[in-house]
Amino acid sequence: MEHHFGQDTTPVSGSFDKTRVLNVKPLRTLVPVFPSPSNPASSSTPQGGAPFVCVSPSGPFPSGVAPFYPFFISPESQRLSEQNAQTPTAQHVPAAPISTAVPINSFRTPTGAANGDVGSSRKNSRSRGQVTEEDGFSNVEIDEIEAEEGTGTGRSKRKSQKKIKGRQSTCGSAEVDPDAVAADILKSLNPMVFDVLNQPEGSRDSVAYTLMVYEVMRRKLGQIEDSNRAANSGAKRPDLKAGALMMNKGIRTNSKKRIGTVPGVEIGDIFFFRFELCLVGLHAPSMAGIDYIGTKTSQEEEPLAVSIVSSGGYEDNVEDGDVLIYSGQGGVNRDKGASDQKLERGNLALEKSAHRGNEVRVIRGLKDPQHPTGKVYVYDGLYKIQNSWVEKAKSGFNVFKYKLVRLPGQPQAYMIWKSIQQWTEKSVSRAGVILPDLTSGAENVPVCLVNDIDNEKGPAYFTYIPTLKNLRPIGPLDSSTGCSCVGGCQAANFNCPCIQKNGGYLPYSAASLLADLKSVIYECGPSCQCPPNCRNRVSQGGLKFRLEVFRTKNKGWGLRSWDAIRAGTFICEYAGEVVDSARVEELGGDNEDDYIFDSTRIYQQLEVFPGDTEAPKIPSPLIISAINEGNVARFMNHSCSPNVLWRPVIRENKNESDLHIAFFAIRHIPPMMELTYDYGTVLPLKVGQRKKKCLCGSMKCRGYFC
DNA sequence: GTACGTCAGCAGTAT
DNA sequence: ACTGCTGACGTACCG
Repeated sequence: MEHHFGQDTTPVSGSFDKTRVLNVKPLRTLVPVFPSPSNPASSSTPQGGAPFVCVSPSGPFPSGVAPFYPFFISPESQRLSEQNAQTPTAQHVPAAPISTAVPINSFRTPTGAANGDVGSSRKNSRSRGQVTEEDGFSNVEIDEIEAEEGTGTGRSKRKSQKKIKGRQSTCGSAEVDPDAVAADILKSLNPMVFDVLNQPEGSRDSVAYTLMVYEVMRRKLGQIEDSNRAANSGAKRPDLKAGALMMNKGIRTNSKKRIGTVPGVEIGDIFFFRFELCLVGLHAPSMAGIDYIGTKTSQEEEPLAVSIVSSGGYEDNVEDGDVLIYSGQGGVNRDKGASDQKLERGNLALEKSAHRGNEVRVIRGLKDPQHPTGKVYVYDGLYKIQNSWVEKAKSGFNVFKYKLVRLPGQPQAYMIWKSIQQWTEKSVSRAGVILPDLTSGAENVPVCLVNDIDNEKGPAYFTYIPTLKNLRPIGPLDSSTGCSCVGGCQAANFNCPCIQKNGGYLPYSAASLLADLKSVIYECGPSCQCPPNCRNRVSQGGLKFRLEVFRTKNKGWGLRSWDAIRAGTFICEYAGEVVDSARVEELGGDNEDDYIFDSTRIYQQLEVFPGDTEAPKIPSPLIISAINEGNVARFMNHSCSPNVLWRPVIRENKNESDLHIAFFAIRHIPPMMELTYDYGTVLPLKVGQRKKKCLCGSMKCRGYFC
């Protein structure tokens, strides 16, 4: 059997690389890496492997490689890929060039940062609390921060000195001021981030960086809140608090309001908090649904609407994917009760925009199927207001209504969500399905095989296995034998050996997101007494998302998800047979790189947070062959602008440890966007090995991989 | 576990 | 000074 699956044209795989390094830090900053296999043409699937070699951030780097690589690269590559791009219209904005990185430590709190205004005087910050560890973030040296605080934006607020005692924390207990937290995070940023943010025009990078910093800030504040809940202090709304801090520090982009496309934000991009929309310049109000340019800030004589958020707060009609019946604002008052809406503020702006015919950005808020408690905001592109009228709402009072029609030629966004919902309900069947479940039940969720591109019937034969085979335990890293956290490891349990191995805090947040870009993650394992649902066993629960293996246009088979995936979320591990290099040659023949994950490759990481310099310490080289047996990971293609990265995960197993490779989302990934990671590079090339042309399509494509 | 009710919150815009 | 299509929690239902 060997059929190869399609001939693919894909070479997706590695490229050559450069090494870069990254580091770690919070959440989203993950960056991956590389390896790769390459594979040329023949296989269809991407091959995959990615090995790692960790390079310390400071080098040495292989020749020709720049030490830093801006992390987030433009996702355009992905977005262009497949499905989404019906018509790439104006959404592509080239990422701004990134300037050379500057030494990290040189950074000081940005005073006047980019967009300006930052005043300092807001009332603010007073939350305090002890920090326990919880999710992530590398510990912050609180005392130190407090000492420095103040250098920041000149705020003068007093910081209290008292420390709250009580919970043990790896960081020590202390009162934490949000500003201090912000200052600490800012200090850890690569200065190049500020260069990017200082550009007057936003870019894919400025948007990405902004969101990453926000994520870090928000989680850190949430963590503090968690620990302080009992003490009745701490930020009650980490999302708002983090947003305010970002605004104050000027960590935002596209701060000037504009009509139409926002540089760096693409149709289909998803967000999980209103503040994210605000920070990237997509929609300024932190709550209101209508954003407009008033007469005072523009030369116009009349206000004009620039964007709206349809999120279920009013009686909108969202049945049609291209038409939106939007309700005006107002008429609702907690104290005064319902009333007629007035033609003022946003309503007036929408009315004027209807006449003017200007484009209005539309953000649709949906309930996120994967996170029932939360909402997802999907940027659905530009619309125009066709007409407006007044009607009686259920309350009996007058409400303004606006009919917005989506401009033609834009990539699908909201429609993708609607389609998935229909497939889920089975009201519409998924076209091109070859196999409803590629795993034959090996995973707890089915993974379908789809081809709506050509006639290929599927990838070459292989046996689906959900995890590693022939595991070779690595020697005892230390004397531990697992934890005894019968009820599951708790963030505040300083005595848990598993937590200790991770530097004193759980590597995952309460929402199971990778809290920090650690070079190695220590999870609980077979010899631990905690239950399977322990927070420190995230990569052991199998697939959580409805993934599908699909036919790409030019890269053979690829992998994507029906569900949106939040940055930092575990996606899958690299399953296969653990082998040695000799075995790889036997299996692989000419394409020994196909379907091979090789930790001895060089990968670099990029990052926005270059502060953590601990070099990855992989106890032993790991080579995984997914040629004959593997899981969905073998279908993940390479990209020089990846949205997924891998991290080594070590699971405690008696006196030994099992080493696995786990994949996490680098950023929020909309449904149906291809999942890709950087395959990395082999240096030097093996005899007979050639560089392969990379087809990732990224603006930052290195061109080849090997 | 789904559905409201409660409530603190923050950037803008307007006064 | 005031508004608003947040977001998280508490309480109430519920099959």
